[in-house]
Amino acid sequence: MSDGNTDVPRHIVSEALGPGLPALVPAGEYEACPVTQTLQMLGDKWTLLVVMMLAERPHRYNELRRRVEGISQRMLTRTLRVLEEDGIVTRTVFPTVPPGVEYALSDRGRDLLVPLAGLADWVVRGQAA
Amino acid sequence: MSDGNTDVPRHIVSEALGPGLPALVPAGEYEACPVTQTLQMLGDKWTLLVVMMLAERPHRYNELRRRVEGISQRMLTRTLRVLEEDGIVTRTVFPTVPPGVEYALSDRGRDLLVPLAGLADWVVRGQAA
DNA sequence: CTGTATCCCCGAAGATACTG
DNA sequence: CAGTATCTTCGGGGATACAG
Repeated sequence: MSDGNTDVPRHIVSEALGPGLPALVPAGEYEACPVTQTLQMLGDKWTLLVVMMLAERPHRYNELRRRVEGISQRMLTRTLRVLEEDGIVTRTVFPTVPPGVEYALSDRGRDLLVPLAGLADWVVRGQAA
Repeated sequence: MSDGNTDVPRHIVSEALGPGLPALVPAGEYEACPVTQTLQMLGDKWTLLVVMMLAERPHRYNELRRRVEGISQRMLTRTLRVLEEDGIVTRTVFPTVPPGVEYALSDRGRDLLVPLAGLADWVVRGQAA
């Protein structure tokens, strides 16, 4: 980010694990950090639940809506859109009447399950202690 | 959570990876999910940055404050308190005049760096694509 | 130096009505 | 069925003053 001499985008985690954080971390560096952004998205009220449901099997829109008690249309749509933009879920429209839309985990979405399980392990180990 | 027949607390990730999510996920199950809570905390505006700074070396309170451009006292204190309550950082008071307080990563905090690096890897691989 | 207490603002999330 | 549009509400986060 502040270097500009690599083609791989830097972020707080890699800077800290690698060359070290700058003496003064500029405002905006952490907001632009893609890892923080990912954490934020996954920490959204509904995101993780939706991801894990799609990890089981693909779901239709209203199927998700019925299964997740209390979610509003607006929030389900928004959650799915963000996940789609991030390449974690795919959206497939079946041109039937009435139209059906199926949401499923992409390859990248399934890859996410691995580090997620690692984090979940850490959480569980902490609860035991 | 909904079982009650194990002593290890269930959460969305383990339910999905294991026996499967219920047909109707009750409102409150995801809010109580410790993995979501962890993701939420790590996704806070300043948390990850503070964690990675303490991963480099212990810091004094004002040292963190000066190094993180734009953070308010309120937010730095709040961030550190939450991390301390979660057992991720330790707080050591030196009874000097004026008093000095050192924040450092606990063993559990250092353990967190591993799954965090895994997630960061996933993020970076996604950016390359 | 290391905080706490208070007030304020703005954007995320919810409720509801409507549409292709 | 699968959304969008609009309004409202709520809490995270910032600014500032004060304290041990």
